Amino acid sequence: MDKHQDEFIGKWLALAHHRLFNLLTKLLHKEGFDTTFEQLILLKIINANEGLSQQEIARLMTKDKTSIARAISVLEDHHKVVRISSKDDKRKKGLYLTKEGKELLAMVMPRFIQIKNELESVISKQELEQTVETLKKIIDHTTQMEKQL
Amino acid sequence: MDKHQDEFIGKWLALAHHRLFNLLTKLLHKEGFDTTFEQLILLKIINANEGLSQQEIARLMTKDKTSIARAISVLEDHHKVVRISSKDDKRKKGLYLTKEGKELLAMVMPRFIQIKNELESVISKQELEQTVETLKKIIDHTTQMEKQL
DNA sequence: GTCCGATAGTTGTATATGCATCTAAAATTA
DNA sequence: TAATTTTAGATGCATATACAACTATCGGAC
Repeated sequence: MDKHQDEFIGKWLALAHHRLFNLLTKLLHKEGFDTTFEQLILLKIINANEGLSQQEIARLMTKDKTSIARAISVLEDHHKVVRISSKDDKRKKGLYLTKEGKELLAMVMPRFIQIKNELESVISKQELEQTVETLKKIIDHTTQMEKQL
Repeated sequence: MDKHQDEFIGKWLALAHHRLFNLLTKLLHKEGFDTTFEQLILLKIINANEGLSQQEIARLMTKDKTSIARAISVLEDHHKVVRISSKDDKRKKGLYLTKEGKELLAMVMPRFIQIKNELESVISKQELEQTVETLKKIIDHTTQMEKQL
């Protein structure tokens, strides 16, 4: 059998994603930060775009709006984020970091940057960029194919 | 600000992984196959290693054994897989495909290969191999770092 | 101005993943 | 052999993700 037939990039993608995110969340917890890595991403996005709605975030992240809604509910339970109904459009709820959320983000980001640099130190910048390019191609192509469904 | 500071390969990894697996599962469902892509991976592994235990699969896939146990429960509910207690070691349960599981796998694999080839057609073989190499580096490095926790 | 389609958000259901903890059984050690 | 440690699996809890169906609201067509 052609070995290449059995090698699928998806397998490595999934593995790398899970190992990386799991490690990051473990490191954050171990160091006393009360957040998962996925939550950190959301906090970063909300911080950079105060008042963004859930739907807008879902579109930004190419995810289902229910995923975002439930993640926001968790962050709200943890007092990191608040939902504030928009006056212009009563359907929309703007998202804002609480004081606690802002403090967490401010504390955790420098440490995250360190970890990121350490992780990326085993890979050359050129290699990293090439890989990101390929990942973007996969994202574009799958997104295109999804639209055709 | 240094733009590079804000670019993290994890973001693209997660996105590519989710888009790819979501598309694959949608395609499989659309074409009448009663399986998700994650389940297909498990079926493939079980088929290639009859009698493997849950723990052994967990180690193969670098995942937690509870994840595998629950995925197997789903597959068992769907009558794709059976757990058979080992006589040698009463703790272990060997995993086997049912007739239905084997039939599904036999039907879906040729189609999966087609889809895979179509997806990979936008990426050169050399590029693909380089990306897999980088992903493996990330997997190795994160696995190493996990062990040091 | 009213009706109707589009949009934002929520809830129900299902899958996927991992940590902590528990039980049973095997393996090792004393 | 008896006691301890390790291993396999299951369960409780928590997070992450998505589809379908629902409510409330907005906006455009009429």
